[in-house]
Amino acid sequence: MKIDKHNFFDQVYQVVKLIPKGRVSSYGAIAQYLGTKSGARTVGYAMNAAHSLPDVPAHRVVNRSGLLTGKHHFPTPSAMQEALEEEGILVKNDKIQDFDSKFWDPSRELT
DNA sequence: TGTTTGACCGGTC
DNA sequence: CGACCGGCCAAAC
Repeated sequence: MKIDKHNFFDQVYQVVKLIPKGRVSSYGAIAQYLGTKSGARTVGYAMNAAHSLPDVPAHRVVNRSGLLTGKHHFPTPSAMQEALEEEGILVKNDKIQDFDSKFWDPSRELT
């Protein structure tokens, strides 16, 4: 199967899969990296279909506030928080602590 | 083809 | 940091 599709969805998947362990990114950052900085909502929509791929760490993708907005879309609401804590990320009240420190910007790291 | 939806963002108070 | 408002993009119906 071809991973390099020109679809917006796969574009998001590839970036998400590039997120280092112990780091998190935001929908807007990915959207901006893809070119559509204002299309953050579209990224979230694409992530809704992320279940199509097994290696898409959706738990590493949160909103700009570092809030686990997508936790409800996981098999279990606690799966996302546990996954983040499993990678060394502190999560309090569905919110990532030291988000600015854990934040990983594809357009800044990947250049 | 037009409308609706959605795991959002930025600026401002 | 918290809350409110307007806007922008792509897929699904």
